[in-house]
Amino acid sequence: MNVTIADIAKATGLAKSTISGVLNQKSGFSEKTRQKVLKAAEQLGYVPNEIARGLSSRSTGSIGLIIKDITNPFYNHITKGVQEIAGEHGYTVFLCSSGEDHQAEIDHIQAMVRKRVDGLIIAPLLEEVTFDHFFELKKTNVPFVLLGKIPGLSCDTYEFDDYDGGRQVTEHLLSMGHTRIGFVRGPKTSKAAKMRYAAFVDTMKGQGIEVDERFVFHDANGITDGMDIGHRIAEMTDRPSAIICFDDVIAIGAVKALLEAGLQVPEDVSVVGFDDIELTTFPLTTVSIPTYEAGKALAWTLFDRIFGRRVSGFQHIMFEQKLIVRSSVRRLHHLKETEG
Amino acid sequence: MNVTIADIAKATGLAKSTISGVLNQKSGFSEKTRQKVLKAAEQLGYVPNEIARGLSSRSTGSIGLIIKDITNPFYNHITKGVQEIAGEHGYTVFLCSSGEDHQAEIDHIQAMVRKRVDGLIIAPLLEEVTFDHFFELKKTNVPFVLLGKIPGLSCDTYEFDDYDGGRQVTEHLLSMGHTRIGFVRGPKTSKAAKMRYAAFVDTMKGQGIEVDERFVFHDANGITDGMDIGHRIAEMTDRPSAIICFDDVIAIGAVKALLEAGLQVPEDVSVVGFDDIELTTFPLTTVSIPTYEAGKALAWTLFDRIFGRRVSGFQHIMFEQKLIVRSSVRRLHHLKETEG
DNA sequence: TTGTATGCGTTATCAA
DNA sequence: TTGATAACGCATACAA
Repeated sequence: MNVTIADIAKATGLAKSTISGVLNQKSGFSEKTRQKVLKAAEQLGYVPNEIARGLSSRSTGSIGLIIKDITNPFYNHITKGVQEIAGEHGYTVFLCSSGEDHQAEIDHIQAMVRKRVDGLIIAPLLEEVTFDHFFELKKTNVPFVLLGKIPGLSCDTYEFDDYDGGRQVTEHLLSMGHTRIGFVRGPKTSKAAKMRYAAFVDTMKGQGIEVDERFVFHDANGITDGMDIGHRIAEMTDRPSAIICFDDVIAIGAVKALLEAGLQVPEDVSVVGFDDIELTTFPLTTVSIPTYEAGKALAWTLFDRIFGRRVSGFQHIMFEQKLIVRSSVRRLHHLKETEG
Repeated sequence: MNVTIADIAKATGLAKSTISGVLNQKSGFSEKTRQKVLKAAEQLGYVPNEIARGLSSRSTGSIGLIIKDITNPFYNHITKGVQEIAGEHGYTVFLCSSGEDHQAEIDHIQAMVRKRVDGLIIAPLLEEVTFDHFFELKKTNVPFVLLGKIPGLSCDTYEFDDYDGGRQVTEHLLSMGHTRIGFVRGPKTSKAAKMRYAAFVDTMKGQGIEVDERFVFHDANGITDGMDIGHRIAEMTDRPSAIICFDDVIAIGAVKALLEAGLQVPEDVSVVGFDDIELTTFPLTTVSIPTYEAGKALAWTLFDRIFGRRVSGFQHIMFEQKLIVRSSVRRLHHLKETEG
């Protein structure tokens, strides 16, 4: 049913190797046979079988991308960047979502190896998980690039400077007169969540301000959690004046709930987030993260490895984060302790 | 380097076919050899080669998903649904974005066929394009399911009732007293854009109201176009009282621009969209579309075909759209013609 | 410039 | 219950 190079060989009276050669643009064939082969391929409706080609050539022309949540703008912009560069290289990408699930991440990596992808880009879970599967991956010799660093694992990595981002927002809130600041931590498997929180605590302590544990929310993920937390804050009699959310998705959820509860942002509660997602009308003060650029960079580095264009040691690149001040933070008058 | 079943055969003294058999859970092997094989596979660190398996078994365990824009919540929710069902079937998905580009769509379909995916889910461009590549695809016998119908092409299809959605929003605006209604059409390759606009025009005419061409914007796509249009509307001296946007992304862009220009929504201009994306705080009146459910349904149908579970004729399913009234539409007093 | 032979790692069909 | 052996479709080293 399916026409193969053997069929073309039969039709033209040439050998399979000749067909294969001209189809792969190799030199050393007379124009006459080239035309004959091309014409026959066209007429028979030949469609190269990349599976067979992959088996023989040990290169599939596919890469794998393992992210956490395709629904989050953060990841779909990374995805977009990766796709774009992959396309430029004639590559196709398998998209896998781990959804903050450790086992899913392991399964996806193994599936990608079994599918013999030429390379892998992974945004790994970094906290409260084991990393054995990455050391196993390393052994397979499949090139991979990570968004994040895994202790003791040598490979190319990209990172966002989450600690610095956390510092910037905290300092911003402080400079606007806030001291009763709440914090919504992201998924417990997220290192970004950990770093941002650490920066928050450090910066607060640096100013001699105690972090109020009642205002710290743990393990939030997605807009639903953001809304829950917003509602809880709305119900507090003794509310924080500002709240730092792990990401814009959570922040938007929180703002939604706050508004629903009849409160104003920033008049009643100031809210800031991370990621600078564009798809919202709310003037959220946030931290911008170059996700699309990172996606492209991740892919470039991976293809450098795949094509052996980079032979030197592994590279580790840190992207900066940048505070974007809009109007979701209220400027507080400098109040005396007693008035708080 | 890579361990194969031949290596396991050598190590155990058994035949390749035996190894293959037990590894694929086939019956008819003694428990003793089963254990021997499994143990050896484990010890040698055997990783099945899905490429070789695919070549031999003519099934790759991969499907392709071709959408228009991974960055748009509409498509990433469809993607999420597809991924989920694919995962349940032990399948992996190639994600391709056509980006409203006809040639890209063609190229992606061909790439998927060359990669011998077991099936394909496609959200095709439906207007101002040719469909030859779909008839070619049909010839390949690769099962596929479409989000949308292609004239003369028999295959499983899902659709959203865009005409009805368009009718609903238009009637809503009319019922709120609006008559000077603007319309932002989506991409010119989009049939949804065409249907929604047709419904708008018909419904307006049904009420004896003329559509003002000055308020109709063509070929808009993405938040940037939405903002452009918002700015243009803000600058008009003679403005529509309401504007229907092709989707929420455009609507959000328009609202953003309107607010930036110092106008109020809905006080100065009412805005409605389509898709009901959750990731925004703005109380946008919109039309909800079951994208996630559609993604799952598309995948279910595809797997029915792949596994031959469905042998009957092709199915055509239409999903309903539902108006979600929030507060981005102002209620107008019934004005006399002269006062308008 | 073209052809032959072999291998890629599996699955599948028969025999044994 | 197990083992040879032939596909699967292509690439490639080598021979002609």
